[in-house]
Amino acid sequence: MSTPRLRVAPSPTGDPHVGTAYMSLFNLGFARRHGGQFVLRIEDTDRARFRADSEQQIYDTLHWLGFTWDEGPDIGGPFAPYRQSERLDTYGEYVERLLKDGHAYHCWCSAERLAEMREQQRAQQQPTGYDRLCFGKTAEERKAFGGTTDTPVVRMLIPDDVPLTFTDVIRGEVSAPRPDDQVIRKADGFPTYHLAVVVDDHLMGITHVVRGEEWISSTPKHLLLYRWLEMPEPAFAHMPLLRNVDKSKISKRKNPAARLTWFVEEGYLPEALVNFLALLGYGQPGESEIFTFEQFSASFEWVNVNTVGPVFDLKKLDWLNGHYLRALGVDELADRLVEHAARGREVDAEAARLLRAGASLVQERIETLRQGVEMLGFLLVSDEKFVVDEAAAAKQLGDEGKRVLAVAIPALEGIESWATADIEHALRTALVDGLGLKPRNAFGPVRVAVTGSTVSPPLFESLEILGRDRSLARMRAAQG
RNA sequence: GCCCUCAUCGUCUAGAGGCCCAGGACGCCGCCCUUUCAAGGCGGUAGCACGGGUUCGAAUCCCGUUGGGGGCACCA
Repeated sequence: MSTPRLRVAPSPTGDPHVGTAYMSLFNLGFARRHGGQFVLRIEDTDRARFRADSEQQIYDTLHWLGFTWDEGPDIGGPFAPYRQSERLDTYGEYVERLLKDGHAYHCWCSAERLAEMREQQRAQQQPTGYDRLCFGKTAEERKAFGGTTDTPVVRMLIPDDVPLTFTDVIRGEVSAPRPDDQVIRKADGFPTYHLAVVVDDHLMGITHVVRGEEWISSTPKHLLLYRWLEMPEPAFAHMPLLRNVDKSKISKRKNPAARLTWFVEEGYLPEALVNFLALLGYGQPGESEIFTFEQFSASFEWVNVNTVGPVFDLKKLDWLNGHYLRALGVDELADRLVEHAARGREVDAEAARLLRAGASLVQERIETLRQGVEMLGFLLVSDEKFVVDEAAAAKQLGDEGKRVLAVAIPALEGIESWATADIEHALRTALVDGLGLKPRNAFGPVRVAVTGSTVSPPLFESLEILGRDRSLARMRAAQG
């Protein structure tokens, strides 16, 4: 095999989609395995849905995942430009050629007429598709029939012998539905996806077209264009579609995880997401379900990709993320916690110090960085704003709890060095030995008074980090 | 409605005719450990959609049914 060239071609129409990451992973996995190139192309031919800030978000999220591309709009390359809106002249040539060769024709039908036509077809339970009213007519001739607009689009003239089957490197022989006369140039002069993708993939030397299963039914249109334009066909790989829990195609409406930025916001680690995505629709490269991109890439084969669309199960991602979090060195975890806490808000030096000090305490208790920051929230909250959770107070700070605190406070006031071991010794001596309490009953009130919750990181370490003054102040306040 | 496509535990998957009265992981349940919560250890629950073939033998091959999904835009 000559060196493969693959691409991912997202549209800048909003928050980057998790599907883009999924496609990138498999494209990249294959490209890297065979020493090929990975190209990023921006498919911005839809002016109506275009969002100016989206392109940068695509770069940011893909970089966050650790993905790099060899050519793209941001870094250039031998086949620039890599933004379709900058390639309009290129597409124009091909449209003219198709028109001249009789493979395409102008169509003046208005949106209203097309909608009416489809409605009728459905009412008659006929397959929907363009009825070729404009074919073979001049603008004048066509206008006599009504339902027209001034600026025509260009449609492909689908012949009877349109090839409907092709070989997919994942699925084998696949057949697809017969297409109707597809629009290839819109009234605004922009090409549609079908024309642009074929022209660009060819011009950019793409050898493997990897895309979602939803494109299977469009492939015959593309095959026809390759034939008409005398371009060699690339290999096709139609990936299974990621699903919502109800099995429908993953969508931002039904699934927060459809937005790539959501994972950053929630505090997932990119290495966990990559691992998880690779597991979906593929399986594991070796003995373990835990593996790196390199391990994935090293043994990657298209035939190992499943044809069934996997449900995007956040529970498993949570577990994986927890695993990766635990595998981090404490300093690394501390860095990431601070970084996450700093997203969108100010984290001063003292808060960062406290977070770093608490990192090891939460490491095996959290599944996301967000949870880590939340669990250490009792350290970060100012003493004025600190409040004890109501349910926790009701449970642990009743008369019995206050009695415990009344003994605990002086015991802690008396210790010389405010260190974990001394704190534990003082509390055990006073409460467990002194009052004869079971540990859970002895430390519960202290925990709630100091952390505000019945669930917290280990108590004695937490007290040490919080500091003598703040800890005792909270205990006194809870005692009332 | 039409066309295409898919079908192993709740979820992700292993399984390419005998190694499978189906293995692993997550989840869930129980026990142990334990200052809460976790983590960790041990154990458990649960599946080849259905019906016909083919074959000495089928989760694995064929056909049908059912069910799911995708497409049928001047969106990608």
